Amino acid sequence: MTTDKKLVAAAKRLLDTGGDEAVTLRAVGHACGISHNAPYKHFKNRDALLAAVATADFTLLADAFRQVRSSAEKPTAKLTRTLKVVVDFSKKHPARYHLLFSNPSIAAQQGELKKASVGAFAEVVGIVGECQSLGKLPEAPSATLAVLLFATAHGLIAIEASGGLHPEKGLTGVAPGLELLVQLLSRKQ
Amino acid sequence: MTTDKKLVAAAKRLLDTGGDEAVTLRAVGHACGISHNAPYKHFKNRDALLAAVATADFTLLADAFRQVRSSAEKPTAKLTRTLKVVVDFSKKHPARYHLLFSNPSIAAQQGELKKASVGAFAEVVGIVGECQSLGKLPEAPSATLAVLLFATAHGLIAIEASGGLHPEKGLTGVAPGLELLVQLLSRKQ
DNA sequence: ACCTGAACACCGTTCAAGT
DNA sequence: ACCTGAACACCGTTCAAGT
Repeated sequence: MTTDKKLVAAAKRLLDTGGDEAVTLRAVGHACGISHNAPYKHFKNRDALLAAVATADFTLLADAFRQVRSSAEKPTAKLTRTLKVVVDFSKKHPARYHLLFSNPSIAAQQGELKKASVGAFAEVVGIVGECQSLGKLPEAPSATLAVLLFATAHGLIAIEASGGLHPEKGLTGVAPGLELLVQLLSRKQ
Repeated sequence: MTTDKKLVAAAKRLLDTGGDEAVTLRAVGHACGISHNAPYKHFKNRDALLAAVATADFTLLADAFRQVRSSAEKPTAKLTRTLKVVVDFSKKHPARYHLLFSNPSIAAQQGELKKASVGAFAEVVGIVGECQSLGKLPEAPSATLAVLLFATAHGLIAIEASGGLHPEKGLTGVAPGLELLVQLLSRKQ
């Protein structure tokens, strides 16, 4: 494995075990058996390394979405599974998920990162389109509807992570919330 | 003004002008004319100061929501205005908004912060309930529906801040997205 | 009680120097 | 080309000392 990849892998591991603040270039370098400033030979700075992690994770999600999309399931089941992929990722890798949609420094990045995120999103749009073809989702531009669904998923995940979801508020989790949304949207006119 | 309030005000100002990273205890202290470690006499640490900012901003939002709720407008207009309050705040104070729903360190806080956020949310629930009474929103627990609407707003805001909203994707902004959602939800069965 | 200055243990980042 | 060690300019946080 090339040093670039090793650094990204080490950063992922540190994010998973200790969160954003655990990813110091010193720790990343040390985890790869190189000095604390050798990472600068591979990435411009800390943000560039984190952006590389985000790019890799967007590609990971895109692959998972693609797999769901090409399965033999019903479109509505595919949609549910697609959203579940996102929710599961956010629970398994909270710090890495946070990097994808809630990190201002990363958001500023262009290029590869943007391309990877657009690629992942395109898969979701495709699945939403399938649902619409069967009349399971209302008529609206697929991309618009996909953004809406995805935004709701992200919002629920963020609110839950902020400790804002309580049973007494009438919402017990992210998945039930998304189920309700899809159900309300799929009502026949 | 007491020193506590002065520190919070200074932190707000720094967040607005330079973002999260500009809020060093040294800068906050200096802005208040005290030494770099005097803030520790008023707040346990940096996170506690930021949590105080978040608490104050939740209270600010709650007041704005209350004002909208007690206005003479139609419930649907109140809902639109409530969501607009959130969107406007996120645009005017991005770093402070990020603190409210996207900061893991702040999310861990309990006590005053949680109370303030619950208070703000209660207003939204009330307005959603009014809309439901008039049949403008589907029948579901008001709190559940309120969370759903709020989550979508937050998700759209976060995705836009991450640079993920493009006209070619079929979604030009946060407000239009929310309009579409409300419209789809309010369709008659 | 409240503040100050010095100090410690970290960082990100740069730079000159090594192979 | 790629790496290293030293160094700089920051931080958050702690502590002893002042009033």
